[in-house]
Amino acid sequence: MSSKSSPTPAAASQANTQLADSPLDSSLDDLIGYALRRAQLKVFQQLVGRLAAFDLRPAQFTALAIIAQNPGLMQADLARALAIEPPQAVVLLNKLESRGLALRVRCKPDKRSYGIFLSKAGETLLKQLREVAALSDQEATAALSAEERQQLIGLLHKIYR
Amino acid sequence: MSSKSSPTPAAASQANTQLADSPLDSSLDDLIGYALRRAQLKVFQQLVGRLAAFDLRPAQFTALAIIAQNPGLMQADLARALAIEPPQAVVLLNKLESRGLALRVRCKPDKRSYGIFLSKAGETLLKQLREVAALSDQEATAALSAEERQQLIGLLHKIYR
DNA sequence: TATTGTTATACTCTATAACTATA
DNA sequence: TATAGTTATAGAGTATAACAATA
Repeated sequence: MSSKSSPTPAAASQANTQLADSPLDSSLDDLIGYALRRAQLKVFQQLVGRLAAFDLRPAQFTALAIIAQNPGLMQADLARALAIEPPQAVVLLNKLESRGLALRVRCKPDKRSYGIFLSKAGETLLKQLREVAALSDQEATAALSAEERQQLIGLLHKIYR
Repeated sequence: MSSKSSPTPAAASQANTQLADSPLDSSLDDLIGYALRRAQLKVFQQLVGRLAAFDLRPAQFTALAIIAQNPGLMQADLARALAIEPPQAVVLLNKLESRGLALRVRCKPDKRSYGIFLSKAGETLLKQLREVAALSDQEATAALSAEERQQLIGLLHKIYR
């Protein structure tokens, strides 16, 4: 860590990283995709850490919220809403159901499909999780003002909706 | 797809999805993390598709850009800049090197480490890739104006830097 | 024959531990 | 002993094909 007499770029980049954390990636600064990925990674990791206390993954939290908003929806609908494939929805739901947070109810008219619902425990937990997620958001975006957060959400929604 | 006489929420959500694409996830609308993830996914997939023509993944493109900006850097530096673990940097570099885009040069003072550089071919390809990435960005964020794109990048940089 | 959910499988991404060769 | 790079491995996440039950 003390190769002070070497004038090579390698040594220089090492020293800079140590001192000023000068970005090695500024040549990618004008790419939205790159900035999006880095920011998403940070916010996501923050949430993963918070949800770990509940032994939940972000996708499971999202699933709970979507089920709450669409009680009785089918697995195929859930998969589409989560942007995952049906087989993934199966294992995700299995976990939620085994933990007593959600349940599958056989459909009357079409016995192939289920209606998916939250249990009372699932609803209660979801309320907590919403607060946790909001707090996680705040922390991960502490550098932004309330106005800027609203601006950001508006811009992001324009992209994917 | 034609269960018209069923008044269950499941059927309703199905129909809505088909007709107005009304979001099943609007209860997550005020979470930055969620919006960030959905937007990132879309922009990322766009880029993945574009880079497929070059048989490259986004991380490989990013690596090329970082190497170009920091010629002679060490693998550990590259790994940190890419936010990946050193073992991942090995396989990534192996691929780039086997394709003649980058090269490892043994360090004079410390024979354990390498200096990493782009080949001439790597530099040439990188120029093309920058254009491809910029175009991919534009397409994926077609709903935004030029001003809004600049706004967005500024906000994202505030989050992760 | 088509569809819902499921199983099995494979491929990628990511993280960790252990090894080598140098220092 | 400590460090740079590497190997091996295991765990998620993701996608596809094939199957069972029902329509």
